[in-house]
Amino acid sequence: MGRDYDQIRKQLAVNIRVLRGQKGLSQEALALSADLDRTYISQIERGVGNPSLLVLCKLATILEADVNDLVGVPLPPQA
Amino acid sequence: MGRDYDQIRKQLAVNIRVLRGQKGLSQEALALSADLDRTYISQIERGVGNPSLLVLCKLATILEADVNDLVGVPLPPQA
DNA sequence: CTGTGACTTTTAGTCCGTA
DNA sequence: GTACGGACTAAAAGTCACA
Repeated sequence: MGRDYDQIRKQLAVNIRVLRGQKGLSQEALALSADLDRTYISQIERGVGNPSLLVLCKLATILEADVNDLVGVPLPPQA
Repeated sequence: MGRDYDQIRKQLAVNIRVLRGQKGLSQEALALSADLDRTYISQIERGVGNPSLLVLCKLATILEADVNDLVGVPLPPQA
């Protein structure tokens, strides 16, 4: 049962990093905006931990993405 | 920033309840399958709490839905 | 600017029973 | 079969020092 989870978590890490890059934000800047700690962003982007729905929502808001975009297989090159 | 979260959490509650009903599962049965506690399912369906990504994945698996379907505004009538 | 380990505080998630 | 509360344990949230 952990395979889905592992895959999703890994995808989440990638998506956040990409979206953040597209916004031209540093981990620090993202952390500040999302009211999270710099190192916590680092952890998530490394696929460490198991973020809660609340954290996902915070990040989604700042990254101007939907929670789906964070968890899913989004990020098509350029529509 | 809490509005998105509140909305999503509420939607999550509804979606799980509906999907569970469609599967003909009781909260107990769902909890058992997902390896979660009976009362925790109850909490989630009442919009209480802040489930982790792992829990979302577990539930999605049992309900044969995608995590997106749980968090989003899914449940289209019949594709 | 980011990765990482160690750490403390808060909360998720469990287990009990009651209605 | 479900809502709800209290007490408890595991884990996430959040911080710091250092590479």
